[in-house]
Formats: sequence, C-alpha cells, structure tokens
Amino acid sequence: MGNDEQSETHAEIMEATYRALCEHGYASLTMQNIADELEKSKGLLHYHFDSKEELLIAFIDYLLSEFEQDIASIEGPPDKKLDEFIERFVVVADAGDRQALHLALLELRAQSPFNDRFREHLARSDTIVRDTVAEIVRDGITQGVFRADAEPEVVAQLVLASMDGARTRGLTIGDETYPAAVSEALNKYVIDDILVKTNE
Amino acid sequence: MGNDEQSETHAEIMEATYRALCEHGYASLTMQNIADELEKSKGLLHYHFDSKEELLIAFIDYLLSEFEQDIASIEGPPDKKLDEFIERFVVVADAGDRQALHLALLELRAQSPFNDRFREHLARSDTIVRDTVAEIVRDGITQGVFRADAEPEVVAQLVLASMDGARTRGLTIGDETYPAAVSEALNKYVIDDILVKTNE
Amino acid sequence: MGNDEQSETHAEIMEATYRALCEHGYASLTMQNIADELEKSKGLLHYHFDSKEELLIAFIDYLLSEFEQDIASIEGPPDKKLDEFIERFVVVADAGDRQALHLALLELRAQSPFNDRFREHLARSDTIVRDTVAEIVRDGITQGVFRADAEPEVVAQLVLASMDGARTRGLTIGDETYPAAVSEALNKYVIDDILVKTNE
Amino acid sequence: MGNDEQSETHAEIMEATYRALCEHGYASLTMQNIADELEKSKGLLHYHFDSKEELLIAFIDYLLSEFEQDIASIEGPPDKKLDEFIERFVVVADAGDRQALHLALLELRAQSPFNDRFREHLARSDTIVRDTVAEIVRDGITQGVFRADAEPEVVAQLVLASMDGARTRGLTIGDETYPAAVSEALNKYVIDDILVKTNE
DNA sequence: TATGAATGAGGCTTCATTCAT
DNA sequence: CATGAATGAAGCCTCATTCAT
Repeated sequence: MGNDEQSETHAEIMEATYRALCEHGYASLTMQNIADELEKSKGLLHYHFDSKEELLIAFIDYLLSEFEQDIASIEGPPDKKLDEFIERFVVVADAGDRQALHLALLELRAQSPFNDRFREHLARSDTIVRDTVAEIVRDGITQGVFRADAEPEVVAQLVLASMDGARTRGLTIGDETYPAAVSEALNKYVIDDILVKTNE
Repeated sequence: MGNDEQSETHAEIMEATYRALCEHGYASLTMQNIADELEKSKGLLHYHFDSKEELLIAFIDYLLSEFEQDIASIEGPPDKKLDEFIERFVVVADAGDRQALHLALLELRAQSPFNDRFREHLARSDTIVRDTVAEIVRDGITQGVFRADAEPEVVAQLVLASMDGARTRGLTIGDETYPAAVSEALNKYVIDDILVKTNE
Repeated sequence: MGNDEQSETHAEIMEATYRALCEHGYASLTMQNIADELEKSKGLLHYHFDSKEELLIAFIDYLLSEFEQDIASIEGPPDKKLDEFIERFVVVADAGDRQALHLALLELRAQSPFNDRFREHLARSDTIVRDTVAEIVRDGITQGVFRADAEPEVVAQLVLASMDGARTRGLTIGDETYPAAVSEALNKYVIDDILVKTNE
Repeated sequence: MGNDEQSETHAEIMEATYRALCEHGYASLTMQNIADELEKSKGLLHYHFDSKEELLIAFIDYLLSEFEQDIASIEGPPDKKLDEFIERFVVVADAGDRQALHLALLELRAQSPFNDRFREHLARSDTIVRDTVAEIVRDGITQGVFRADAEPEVVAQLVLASMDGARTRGLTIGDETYPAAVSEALNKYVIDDILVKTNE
C-alpha cells in the first residue's frame, strides 16, 4: 500500500542485521545470527536476498542512507552545523547505540580491501559525507563565519579522519571518552583556528 | 632475548601470519592460509600454539612490539621527532607494506570489542604509543620548541586519531594519498599552532 | 474425455515440466524450474499436485501417452510401418525436440530402479510399445512381407533396444548422427534379413 | 610404498562412491551417502577432492578404466572375442553387480547433456570401446572368420547400441532377462550374418 | 485459483583441531 | 619437529512444502 520498492520486511531484516552485527562482529556474523535477531528462519533471508553478500551490500546502503539522512537533517548557521555534526559523530548521550553503528561501519571498512563491492558502496558514501562537511565550511566562509583562508576540503578531511580515528581508538581501548576528548581537541586546535574572531 | 621458546620458527610463523592476514583479511584468515605462507603444515602451527586465538594473541604482541620498536628508534629534537613520527605513520615510501601493517592492525582492532584478550593486548600498546607522543610534546614544551599552553595528552590524542582515521578512510576509498593529505592538514592546522614562532 | 480435472492448467503444467526437464535435467529439476516455465507460482503446482513425485508420475503418463499416440498414428503396410516407426524413433527432421523427449524419458528411466512407481508407469508403456512393434512384424509375416521364421518378439526387442542405445550413446558423445547411423545398420543387418526378397 | 599417484584411500573412495551410486542413484547421491559407505567423515572426502563434481569426474575415470581393462582382458579368436564381449556386457552370472555398474554409467550418461566435463570423460571412453569392438570385427575379417563385406564400425555401433538399450529397458521394466534376450537376438540376426559359414 | 511469505530439512563446503606416525 | 589423514561442528544455500490471504 504505497510502499516504495522496499518492503517492511526488508527494513526488518536490515535492523536485524544491524543488531546481529553489533552483537557478533563482522567476522562472526552468520545468517543464523541475523535470522535469530529477526526471529525468523534462515530460509527467509535467502528468500529476500540471493546471498549473504547481497544482503550485506543492501545493509551497507541502508546504513549509509540512515547516516546521510542524519547528517542532512542538521540545521542552523555553518559554525553551529559543524559543531552539531561533530557532536552527532561523537554522541555522548546514546553512546551505546551510535558507537555500535560506527563500529559496524568500521568493520565493513576493514573488509573493503577484500571486497570490491563493499568498497564501492562505502566509498560513494564517504565522498558524500566529506563533501557535505566541506560544503558547510564553504558556506561558513561565504557567510563570513569562517576565515577566508580556511580550506574546506582539507578541514573536512581532518575533521572526519580524527573523528573516525577517535572512535576506532575508543573501541580498541574500550574507553568511551576517547571520542569526546578528540572532539574537544578538534574544537580547540582546528575549528577555533578558522573561526573569524569577532572581538580580536 | 636469546631464550629458546621465541625461536626462529616462532618468528617465521609471525611473519607468515602477517602475510596471510594482509592477503586474505581477518575474516578470511585461516590456519591453512598461514600454513601456506609458512610453507609448512597446519599441524605445525598447532604444535607451536594451542589454538588459533593463542596464535593471534601472539601475533598482536609481535605486531605491536615491531611497531613500538619502530617508534622508539626515532631520534632528534622534539619537533623533528613529531614530524618523523607522523611521517612514519603515513609512509609515502614503502606505502604498500606499511599500509598493510596498519590494515592488519585495524582489522584486529575491529575485532577487539568481541574479544577481551585482543582488546587488552591492543589497549596496552595504544597507551604506550599515546604516551610516547605526549612525551615528545612535553619535551618540546620543556625545550621551548612548543608553546607552553599546548596540552601534550590532547595533542597526542588528536594526532593519533586523525592519522588512524585517515588510514581507515584511505582504505575505504582505496586512495593511498588520503593519509598524506591528512598529515599535511595536521601539520598546517595543529602542529603549526603549537610551534613557538621564532620571529613573531 | 472432457472431464474437469484434466484441465487446461494440467496440460500447461505438463508442458512446463517438459521444458524444465529438458533444460535442467532430472537431477536439477525443481518445482521452481517448473513454475518458472509455467510463469506461475510454485504454490500453484502444489495446488494441483500433492507432491513433486505425484507431478512427475503424472508427467510420465503424459509423456508416454503422447508417445503412444504418436506410434498409433502410423499407417500403411507392415514393412513401411516398421520403417516409419524407426524413422520416428530416430527423427532427423525435428531432431532437437524429439531428442529432448527421449532424453527426458531416459532420465526418468534411469531413476526407475530407485522409484517403484516410476518403474511401474514406465514399464507399462514399454510393454505396450514393444507389443506394438511385435504386432507389426506379426502382421508382416501374415501378409507375406516378412519371412515366416522371423520372430516378432525378438525382432521387436532388438529394434527397440538398439534405437534406445543409439540415442543414449548419441547423448554421451553429443553426436546427433549416432541414432541415424544405427538406424541404417538396423535396416541393413536386421530388417533386410527378415524381408521376403521378391526376386531371389 | 611404490604406489603410482593414486593412493589406496583414493580407490576406497571410488568403491564407496560406486556402492552409494548403486544404492541411491545419481539424483539422490550425496557426499553423506558416500561417506557412509566409506565409513569415514564427509570432511575426508573434501580432503581428497575439492568438490563433489571433482570426485564424480574421478569416479567416471575410475569406472571407465575398470571397464576398459575388463574388455582388454578378453582373449581368443575374433568370433569368440565378440561372443565373450557380448556375454560380459550382458552377464547372467553376477548380474546384480554388473547391472549396477551399467546403471551407474547410464545415470552418468543421462547427466552428460548438462555437464560438459561428464560428457567429455564419458565420450572418450565410448569411443575407445567402440573402436575396440570394431577392431575385433576387422581382425575377424582379416583372419577369414567374418565376411569381407561386414562393416566393422557399423557392426560395432549396432552391437553396442543394442546392448546398451537392452540394459536400459531391462532396468526400466525391472526385467533382468531383457539383456540376455537381446544378446541372443543379436547373435541370431547380426553376428550370424557376418560369420563365414564353413559348410554352406 | 493463485500468490508470496515462510519454514525446516538437508546438501555442499570450510575449518579448527586432533592424532598416529 | 613435522606431516598427512581424519573428524565434527558449523556455515551458506537450496528446495519441497505449507499456509494465510
């Protein structure tokens, strides 16, 4: 009834995959894990997807589109948007959940050198996100919030890289404060630098 | 240290594991892969290690000790050391090989939320490396090369996080220039900031 | 005979089964294959037949009745009928199609040692066909076309066996001329022998 | 110790495959069936053969080489050899066993239109066997046992086809006397014809 | 009638692990 | 030390079958 191509079951499978991936990790992710989360049979998964890989490709797209929507929903002036962006990337509040999302992404990325299709799907999104951040900086320059000599692409790369790395290291050490600390450092050492100081 | 257990065979197994991990990735790493790289039988691996997990734990230690030795070998004044550190983390020269090493580390890190022993062994090293970098900054402040208000721990976190993230994103996009670009950004937006400007 | 059960759908399923069997072979024949050829759902097949085996039993009967009708339609004097029979068994003209029919039969026959019901249904037909050929020979003797010492049953067995074998070997070699060659040999070494030579 | 490439285990697997194929038929043949006959684990089969198909290809070669050796072992003057050949093809004595062998071959042949490798391996052997029979006839002509106008190739085709077909029909009907009857018919209608009659 | 969703059994294959030699 | 043979558990996938609609 008015559904666009993707059925409800499809969405449920994606969510089950997400939970299974968070719980078991990519290397231990099985169709059975996913079926268990779905509370349906393995056979059903193959009814909807030709293979595990196909399902995972769909999952990457699902994950990224959620992510892209999340980013696109940020509103406000450029400097606030950048703050909010970093904030959401970091997330102190519902840390558990979003940590998991980023962990899932990290695992898929770690696989991408061994799987062309994973890499392609992930790369497309990485580019989109980077462009989004660069665009925020560019807008900021136009609106006079950021300094004219700030380099949008370069700043975007640095912001994304450090946030990604923070999460990775946070996961490794099992220290959830790592991302927040890096977020702060990023503000102090990078964002502050490119802000046009009103009274200076 | 000349003991019998850390024999030559042990080292050969570690190297074979490294090659196998680089070639197949963590999720597809099998004892057979490793045995093939070693050009020995699977049985031999089990003679030296009780299980695959033991072998991988040993491998983590091997990888990290190599890495720590590498870092420890850096010499010179603090600002040069920091540059060199970033340089080695990035590695333009023998990119292929060191990319692989960092990929191997990344894969193991991605597993650490699901394996306590992995996490412990990796965390110990992460702390050492971070302390090493912080120490460099601290020395720099003492020696008047870095500004007194630079925060050693915070800078160390930011440097490590951004380099890690750069490599991760580089993998996703399959673009090996990514780390170098971030390294440049790091220099421009962070290191430059904390350097004591001689004529300013 | 105008009953409702042997409906049009039934015939369509039989034809779809035929096409699916020709395309995939018995060992790879699935309900899905058949449904695909029918351009209907699998569920429909189970609505019409309780199980795959029931469907195949029905298919054997369908195949054989088609075959028997074909044979029954042969007209003319006994020697011509025998020629025509062998000709149809061989089929140079629409080779592709009839090859497929005989292959389908062969596959079902190869299964019959493992399936009593298959064997029963196939055996009934084999007997009918053999009797038909024997009858032709018998008629030929009565009408003085074949020699009085020809043994109808024995000749029928030899004719059918050699044609069957020719097709089987033709399949193996992938050589469609095999049956024709055997047909010729059959004429030369067997039929010629039992023909009453008018001027000898 | 002095074994030529093919280990004893290899032979045992081939024999187990033979038994499993006889018992379950091609369409129902599973690696488990074979493992059960071997009284070993499924895993072992994959240790020796990369896949089920690989195992079956090896099995075809095994079956055919046994068969070819059997034929090659026939001795005596041409007419006796031809008799003996037909006799062995038919086999009244240990019917059960040899019936099974030919059934196995028939099943594999029925698959050959769907499997190129099966077809190639089977075709090679079919050609060899046919040539062997033709050679017997040719020798017979040279030695004056068979008539000079007998066509070796044609006779070989007819003999093989009728024997093959006889077995197929015998299987279908479940009537083990069928091959013997056709063998007799073959002798009476074909072999007799090409024999040089000493007192005629 | 007819379908699409769903299941469960079972098939092929992989793989860590064990063990006799 | 080292190997090759062997195992058993588990993974992906296929498929006949069932059922609500």
